[in-house]
Amino acid sequence: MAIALVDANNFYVSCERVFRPNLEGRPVVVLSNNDGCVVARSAEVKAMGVAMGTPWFQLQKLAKREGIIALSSNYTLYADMSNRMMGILSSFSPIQEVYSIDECFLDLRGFAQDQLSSMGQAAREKVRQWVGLPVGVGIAATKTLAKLANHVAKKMPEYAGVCVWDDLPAGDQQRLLQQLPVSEVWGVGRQWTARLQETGIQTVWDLRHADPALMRKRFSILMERCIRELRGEPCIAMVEIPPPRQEIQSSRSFGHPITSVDELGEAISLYTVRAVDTLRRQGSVAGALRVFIHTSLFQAHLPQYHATRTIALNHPSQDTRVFLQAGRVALADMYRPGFVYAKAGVHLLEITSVDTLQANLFLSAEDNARALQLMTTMDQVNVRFGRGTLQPGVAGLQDPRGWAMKCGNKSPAYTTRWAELARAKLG
DNA sequence: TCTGGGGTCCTAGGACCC
DNA sequence: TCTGGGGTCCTAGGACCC
Repeated sequence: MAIALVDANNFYVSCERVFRPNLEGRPVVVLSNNDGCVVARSAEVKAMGVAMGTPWFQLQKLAKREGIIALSSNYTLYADMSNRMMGILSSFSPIQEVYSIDECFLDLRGFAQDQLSSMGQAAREKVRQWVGLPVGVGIAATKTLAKLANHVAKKMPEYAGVCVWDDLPAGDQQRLLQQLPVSEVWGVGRQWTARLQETGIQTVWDLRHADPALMRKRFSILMERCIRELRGEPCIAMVEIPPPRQEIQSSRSFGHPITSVDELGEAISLYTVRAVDTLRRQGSVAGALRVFIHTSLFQAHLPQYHATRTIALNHPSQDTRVFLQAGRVALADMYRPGFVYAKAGVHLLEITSVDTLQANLFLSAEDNARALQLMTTMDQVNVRFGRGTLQPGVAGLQDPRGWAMKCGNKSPAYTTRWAELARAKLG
């Protein structure tokens, strides 16, 4: 039994560097929406001690002094690069789980132990040559150990990007586990780290030797699973085909704070359109819409207001108009004047497959058919001419909208838009 | 001045029922 | 006066992930 975890180094930064090789060797960060926080850091930036999630405005001085280059995030580009990388990696195993935009698990059962290391090297080189991305490979008996091995492969130069856990002598394994802080374990976050430390569990080694039953009582079944996985007992299965989403969200912080109900309504309508779009693309219907609006937590001197409303539909639907109406009801109910709003969003809940949808008793068959026809036509136009070409007018017609996000340093969609391909400067 | 977005899973606790 | 216990379902909140 062996599982590989392959993931890209500084994925977003590496994607940008593929098309702008002059960024190689220079300190680069990629920023979140609204150019708010740092979401990817090149090795040079990590070495300066810049933490993930640092607000960009706090880095101005350092950036100027050190010449840090900041780029707005370009998710279209990253998604396309990710697809290419995943396609290549899928050739190394019949069973692949794409776990996130920049990492996947490969099931390597059936391969001899002495082949694993060279397979890892081969995967690494192929991705590097074919899409230009640097990746690290960790191979072990469980997903949790593969994650740790991957960490070792990346952090310790002597492993050269590939670490096969079971090839290591027991003494080396023990030494590594005793060196690694427990916070490195997949599934152990900040809260758990603090609680573990209180009970004297500091390193991965300590956690591995904790009593699973007792730890389950103190934390939850997830902690027990964690410990067992660290001992080499697989508890987390491979998921080849991602199940349909149980919840679909769309939310954004505003580029500029807004106060009027009209602007909030536009924003909520746009998020609703996007979310229901995603819903239809996965062939689902949703039974409820949740809408939230809130002021900025970081503006403590201003009056704060957080509100959420959940609207249950009479029948599960995938008709954008139904959700837009529900959104209007929700907003009218919770909007309060006099606040400066910083963020809004919607969630689609109670999602089920469209196949399970029972005939709507309160709409005629013709009405149902017409609604479906309308949505299908809108989707087709948007696929052909680009997202947002055709959409309900309530989502705002100005472009860019006053409240839309800031993204001052976005790179072109090199790989997915002909018009922007021309601007790519190779070399 | 300026602090992201989209997910999943688990547990506790309340409501309700028998 | 004495005031059970177990099951299910739902939701909110908290933890985690990238």
